[in-house]
Amino acid sequence: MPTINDVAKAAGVSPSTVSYVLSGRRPISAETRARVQAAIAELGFHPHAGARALASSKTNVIALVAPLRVDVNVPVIMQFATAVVTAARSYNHDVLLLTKDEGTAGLERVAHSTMVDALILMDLERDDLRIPALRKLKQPSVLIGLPADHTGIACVDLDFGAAARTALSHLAGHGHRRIGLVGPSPAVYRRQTTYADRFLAGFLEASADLGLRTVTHPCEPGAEGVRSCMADLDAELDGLTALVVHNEEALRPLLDLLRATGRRVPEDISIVAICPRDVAISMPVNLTSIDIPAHDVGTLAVETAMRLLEGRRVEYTRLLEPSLVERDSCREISTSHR
Amino acid sequence: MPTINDVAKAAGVSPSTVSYVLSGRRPISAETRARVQAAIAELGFHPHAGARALASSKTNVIALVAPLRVDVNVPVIMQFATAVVTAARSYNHDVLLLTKDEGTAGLERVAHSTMVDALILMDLERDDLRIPALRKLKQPSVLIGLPADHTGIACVDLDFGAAARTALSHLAGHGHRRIGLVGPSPAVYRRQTTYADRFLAGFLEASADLGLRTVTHPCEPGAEGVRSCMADLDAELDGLTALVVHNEEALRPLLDLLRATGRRVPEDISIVAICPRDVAISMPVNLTSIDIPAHDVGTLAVETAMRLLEGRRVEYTRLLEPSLVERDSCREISTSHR
DNA sequence: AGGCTCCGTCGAAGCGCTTCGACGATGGCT
DNA sequence: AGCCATCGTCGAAGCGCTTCGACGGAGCCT
Repeated sequence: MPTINDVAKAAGVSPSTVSYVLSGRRPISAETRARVQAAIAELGFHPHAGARALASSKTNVIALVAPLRVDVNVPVIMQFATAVVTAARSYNHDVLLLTKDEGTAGLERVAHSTMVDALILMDLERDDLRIPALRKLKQPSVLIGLPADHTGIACVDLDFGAAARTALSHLAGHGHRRIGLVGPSPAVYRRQTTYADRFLAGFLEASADLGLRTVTHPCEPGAEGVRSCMADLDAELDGLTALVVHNEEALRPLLDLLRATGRRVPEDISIVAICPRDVAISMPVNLTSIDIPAHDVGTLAVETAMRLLEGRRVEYTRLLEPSLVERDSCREISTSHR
Repeated sequence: MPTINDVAKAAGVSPSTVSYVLSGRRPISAETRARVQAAIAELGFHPHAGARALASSKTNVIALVAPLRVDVNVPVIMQFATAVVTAARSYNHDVLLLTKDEGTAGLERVAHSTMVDALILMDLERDDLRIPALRKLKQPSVLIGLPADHTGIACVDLDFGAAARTALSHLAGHGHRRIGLVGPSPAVYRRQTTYADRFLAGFLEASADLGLRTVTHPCEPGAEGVRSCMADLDAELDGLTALVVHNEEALRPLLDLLRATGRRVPEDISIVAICPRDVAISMPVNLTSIDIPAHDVGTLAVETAMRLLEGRRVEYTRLLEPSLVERDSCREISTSHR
């Protein structure tokens, strides 16, 4: 492996000049620059990352802390990860992948040993123990999610409260007055993953504002979970004409159940789902849905991190506006139901 | 951030002694060691990764090159990734995540700049362009998959040929003689991802050996793809009593289709699936399946990489034996069909 | 008792890069 | 004509660690 010294000799300049050609931090004449670049190309020189990190205290690596349990939401997590890696590369950074289950120790390890310049975390819980640890690090961090006390830490996410409101307004606009929420599984609420709470709060608020009759229920995974969730919803409020579904896993069994029980979508019952686009269009009925913009969120997280690294100001809480896409699962309510 | 010098002063020893305590490369007396460790703990010392890499030319990082397209097989990819990260951590390594679409350039970048000690790649194609590039690197690499010319590069994967044979033997053992293969999507064959070919070859071979009547067909994604695949299979061989399904996406729509057309599983038609365990048991019928042991494969890939780094000998091609788990989708063929 | 061999520790030399201060050479002022 | 900036380049220091050779002391042998 050639070093910067080899390049310098080949180009007949000093190593520092090569460095300045590479970094552009000082003006270098066009001829010299050309000569240096030729030498770099010819020798196939790549600066040694460790040496660089040591001398400059910059690694050009960011950490991504992902929940690598394999249960739920895998595609969404993957979308986040893809977006983060792609965006990071566009800023000439690489991504070190950590698992959530290393907890606080993992963060501290990579931060203290100066392996990364910044951290991006996903799947934050309401009172996430990692937050205080993050505050102590010299590297900045960006959260995908919105834990309770996030002062001083940048957060990026979909505005789940607004998403709930958007869903309900859409249904209300189509004349629906009795609406059920099929929520995430109880496990999600238990973990206090923040999007669930925020969605529920927005739902209840909008329901009141719009004067709707609504009922909400978490939904266990699997066909049985869906059956009992629907039973509960029906029991607590009869004449449901629409459902908001904030639970990707439940979608397919729910549609199966509705079909089996003779409730047609959207003729008898309308549905708005909160899920990634590709999930919405892979169902037997193309679902009117509010997208979970994993790509945008991931990209924005990286952009925010980069801004932070440049010492620029950032908005510390960025909640992306939800956007509802109409497909085939919502219909103006038939007058008989009004 | 304290440095090794700070620790040395605090413990009243030289920096090299601290280093030897850390690495264990030379004997250090118990008392000295204790004093040094106390100092390390007290100061919260973490060695600087870059400095370490520079001095020792070891990074303790491995690259994982994953296909981050979000279409197919996401859960399996995630399982591989999880296993790799977890295993790497158990060897005190971290994982740098690269996307496949950076191609050769990405590999060369991280290798030449000495960011990683070894590379693990997944989703290899038959004549993968990255193979020759890998051969030129000074770092060793391990492939998850089995491209055509892999001489000198370690490969790890499920033995898909054996998996096909196992599936057919199982069905033959239950009296089935007319069997269809629902293959991966044509896109997978087109990409020449190697597992598809290997499975197909094993299938045809075993079919001949066992004297079976079989027919095979790729299967486009979605309900329509499944419908036309089944139509083709039925047209080319009537009296099918069993299916081997090597296409996770197709499973659900296939089961829907069979139900809709009045073919009961397993009463009228038996099914063996090749898919991860959790997919097999999340279907309306619990499927008899051959697991894709993503966890084992990922772990083995890391172990192999570590062996290579230690300069130990490894088996250059490790194909894991398939194991079939009986569940509810296979049945002894009824005599009327014999 | 003298010579060896270990053992435990130290000092110093790098690893390959960035960055700061310095310096000669230009060129634009007054 | 003389002075001061500015430009382009160089040299050297230093980032924090590992590792090699060296060295005093202890224990063993003969």
